[in-house]
Amino acid sequence: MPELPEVETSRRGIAPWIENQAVTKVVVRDRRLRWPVSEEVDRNLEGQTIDSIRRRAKYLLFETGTGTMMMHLGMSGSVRIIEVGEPPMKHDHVDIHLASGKALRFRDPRRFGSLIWAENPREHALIRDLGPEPLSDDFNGDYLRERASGRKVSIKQFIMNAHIVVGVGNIYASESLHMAGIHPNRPAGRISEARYERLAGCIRKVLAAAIEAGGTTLRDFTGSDGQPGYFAHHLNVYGHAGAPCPGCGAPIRQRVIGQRASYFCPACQR
DNA sequence: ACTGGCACCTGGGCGC
DNA sequence: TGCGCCCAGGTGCCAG
Repeated sequence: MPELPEVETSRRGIAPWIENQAVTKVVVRDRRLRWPVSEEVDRNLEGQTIDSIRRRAKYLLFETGTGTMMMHLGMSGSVRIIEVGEPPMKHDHVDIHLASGKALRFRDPRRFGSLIWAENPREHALIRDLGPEPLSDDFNGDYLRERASGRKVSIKQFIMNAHIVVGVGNIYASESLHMAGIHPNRPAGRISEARYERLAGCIRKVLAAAIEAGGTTLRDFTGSDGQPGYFAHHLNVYGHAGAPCPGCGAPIRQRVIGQRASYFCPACQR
């Protein structure tokens, strides 16, 4: 489920329920996530108040006075607010009980997600060297062109590299490149400044629109469950192999780039 | 420094 | 119904 827009939507959805709430108890049913959940996480979180929840890249940062819990949703993770006592389903690995009587429930069938405690997350090895946020001013055509200089990787793999720019997942990489008219297989080092300027704008636009769509569709996900595929509606190429390109009508093609399915229009993307 | 490939794990959908 | 196969929204790590 989680691309940057869903992580951001999750953050906005749960923030009102957990900000300024004391953590009364942490229940970890299964510590086997991408990395084993350290007992440091429950030990440090219990008794603390969650001052705020922020996002950096696809990490949700639960900030307390003594440190931060970093949460990554991996490929299949999700969070929701429940009433304490609601029986856990399979894959509901962690509950964080709040003074209000509600709890934050973390679910992750594939267990690629992670929960990590960090005193200073900005300096944590997993976050320290990440690229800029795509919706920040640090992210622009100049920056992309500079980082791409001399590089032979495909532009699709390049923009999906979190050390270049964070938050561009497999879906939005295809969508952004289509909007920008750039072929996903083009070497990153062989794209003009002007086209990078355009690409940066398209990434920004696609992600911002998706956040907005997520915001409306997932508004009630604290009650029930989030609905996967809610933004399928807005996709122009991803998953649409064979369908006509919304721009020019040529059939959308699918090809594997960097071991990931990629979708593009062979006519309008160069 | 870069690059490509593999690994982690579970479930859903498909064809037989 | 069951089984085997392929696919899935991420990303750290390894060898070359």
